[in-house]
Amino acid sequence: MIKKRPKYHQIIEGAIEVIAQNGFHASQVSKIAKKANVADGTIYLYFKNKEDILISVFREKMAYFVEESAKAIDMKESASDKLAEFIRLHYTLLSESPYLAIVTQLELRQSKPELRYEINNVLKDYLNIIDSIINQGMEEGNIREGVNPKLIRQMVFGAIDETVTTWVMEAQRYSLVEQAEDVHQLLVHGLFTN
Amino acid sequence: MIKKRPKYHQIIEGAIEVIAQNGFHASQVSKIAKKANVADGTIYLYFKNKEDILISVFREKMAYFVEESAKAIDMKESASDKLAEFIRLHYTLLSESPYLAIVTQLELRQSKPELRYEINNVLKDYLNIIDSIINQGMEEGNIREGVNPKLIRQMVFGAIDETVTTWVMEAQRYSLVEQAEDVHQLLVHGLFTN
Amino acid sequence: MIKKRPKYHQIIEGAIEVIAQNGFHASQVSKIAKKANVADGTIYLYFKNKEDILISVFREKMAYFVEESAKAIDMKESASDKLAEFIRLHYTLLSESPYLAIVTQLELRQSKPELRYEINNVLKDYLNIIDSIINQGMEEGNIREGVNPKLIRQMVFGAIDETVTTWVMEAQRYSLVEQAEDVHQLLVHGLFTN
Amino acid sequence: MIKKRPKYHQIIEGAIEVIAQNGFHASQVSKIAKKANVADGTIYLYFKNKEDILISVFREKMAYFVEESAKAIDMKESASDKLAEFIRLHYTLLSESPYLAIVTQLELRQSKPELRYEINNVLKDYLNIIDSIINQGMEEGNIREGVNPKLIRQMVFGAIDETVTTWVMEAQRYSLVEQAEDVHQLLVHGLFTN
DNA sequence: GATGAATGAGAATTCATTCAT
DNA sequence: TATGAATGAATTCTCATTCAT
Repeated sequence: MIKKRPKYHQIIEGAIEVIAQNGFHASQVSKIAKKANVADGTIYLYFKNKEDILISVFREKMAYFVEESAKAIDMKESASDKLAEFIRLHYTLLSESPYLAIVTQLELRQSKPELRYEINNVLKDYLNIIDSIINQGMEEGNIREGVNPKLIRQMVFGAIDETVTTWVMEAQRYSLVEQAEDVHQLLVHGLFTN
Repeated sequence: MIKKRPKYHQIIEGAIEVIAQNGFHASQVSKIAKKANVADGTIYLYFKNKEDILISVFREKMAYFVEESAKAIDMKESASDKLAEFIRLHYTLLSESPYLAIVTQLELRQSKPELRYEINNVLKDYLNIIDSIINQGMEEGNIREGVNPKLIRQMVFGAIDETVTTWVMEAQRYSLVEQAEDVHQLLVHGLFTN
Repeated sequence: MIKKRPKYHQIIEGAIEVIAQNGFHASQVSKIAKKANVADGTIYLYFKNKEDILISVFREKMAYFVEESAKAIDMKESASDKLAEFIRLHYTLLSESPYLAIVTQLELRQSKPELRYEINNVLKDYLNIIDSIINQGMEEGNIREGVNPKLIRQMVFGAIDETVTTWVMEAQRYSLVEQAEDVHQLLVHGLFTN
Repeated sequence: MIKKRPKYHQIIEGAIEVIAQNGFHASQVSKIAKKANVADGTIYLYFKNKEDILISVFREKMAYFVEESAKAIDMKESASDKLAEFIRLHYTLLSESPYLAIVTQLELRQSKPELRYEINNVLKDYLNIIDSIINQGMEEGNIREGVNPKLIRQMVFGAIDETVTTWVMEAQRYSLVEQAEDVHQLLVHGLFTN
């Protein structure tokens, strides 16, 4: 399967590395092409434009995240356990791909409206997983009632996102995965003890 | 006081509006100058370059946030009450300045390393306030023990930041302030009831 | 041979004409590009920057001067004859390229230190030819003894340069080549008869 | 006399130093004003524009050159002695004002046509002195007949100019005045001995 | 499919000059 | 006279994208 459209994947992987190291704006298409060992023009046989590369990186990797997450939480019973597993897996996958982490946490936060729209679109499947966990928790009667589930999802996503961003901004100098349990506890039981 | 350096403040306010409406990259300096009713060159009497405008907006407004927040939480006793007030005030101030909200949540998330460094620098005073609340909570014995306080701060900041960003991305179509109490509850007591 | 890198030569020739007519500072890159029938950006595929065009014009033409001069003086025996031939050829070549004369005598006399350094570098081969004639004259015992050969070279170059500059500043309204013999005589035997 | 219009002379002297050290294009009016201890706007009370400063420097100093030269050659009898004295004085005065030398030999060689016209105008009195020496030499029957006196003048000026320029470009590292006698000999008797 | 030479739109910034004080 | 804050015109160069081969 990786044999198919080999240049496509060469470009994706080249882009991740180049963008992580230089930032999106300083990552000229020709630089990406060189890293991917293709000609500049070849990029445009596989991608609509430069932003499409960025989005495609995100889409490609997000699909993998979603797939893995779905598999992983399927093996857990309770909503709380699923959430714990979800966080742990997210941290694990990003820890294994430091360049990807930089791209998703920093470079993808571009402001161009169309790009933001696309990103949110790609993010949907991922957020759906969080939603499904929350739904299960509500059905099981474990999750606080009377609160907008979307707000809860924002709490979960905000926690994961901010902890990963901090870790990236601090040059990934500590273990993200080791934080997973604490983050889960804080989310589930709150910051305060009484 | 607003009499002092009037052009400086004209430019700051002009920039917020123009950048919120067009995005940073599409906000030509000449566009900002025109909105601020000054000549293009005048911008460079007060700002080092275009990015310096963005940083200065953030610095200027953040200082106000910090000042107001400090005052507000001073009037509350417990750590929990202070946190509630802090969240409420953050939401209130941003609700009153929709353009500013767009700038801080979307446009400021640029990737240029130097800019990120500056932003973090400006953010410090703000994060210190969160830290002080957490410290008080720990001294009062209310906050969960054995967890890195920095991690707790990330949970708080992540929650606030993500909820505001979502609100901005959904065109500020609902009331942010009305969410304050729920966010506070979810943070303090957790998502789960048992 | 002119087939090779045709755009490079198009730009060189276009630049000579545009710069001669407008002066270097008033010769916008886009003007040169238009005259050369290439896109603005194409200039930067062949030249580092605008100044590099100027230097390249000089380097390109100077190489031709050196080549022709070397050939021409090779056909003469005595140092004096070689000097006469050298002066005559210099005048002839510049007379045939009035635009080039303007560029070398006026536009190239820029003040930016880096440019001056480059110009001197390019000039070296040309000055070497003068030096070789002077050396031969010394070996033949014809040239005044006890004088620094470098000073003699400055006399020769100064005479040629000043006569050409005057001719350019007077709009090339008289024949430069017709002066060659007189200049040679004055240099060789001096201004005075006794 | 120097008491009169003190700011005018402050600016002239400030300009010479700033321009010699930075080059004309890198010598912002504000930089000259600062060195001269006047406000930017004050410059325009004494000079029409930035180029007018450059021309005024040249005019001011050239007038002094002409005055001194006239006095000096008046004390010599023969044309040859006068020429020797003229060269010696030129070298001496420039050696005493290294900044001025840089300005006249390098910075003044700007290409803007109007500027060139002005420079030539200022130069006239100076060239007249050379012409008067040549005329005397012709009347005395010492100077080669049948040669255009203007061409002779170009030889003299070219020799002086080129030797000074070389000395400036070599950072004034050797004694210019010591060359005076040799230059005079070479001019008068020619480079060749027979 | 693959190439890479050529294109050309687009904007930040400088700095000589002005003029209200 | 003297000031210096404000003005705004003016241009190089980059780089995403195209298309003839």
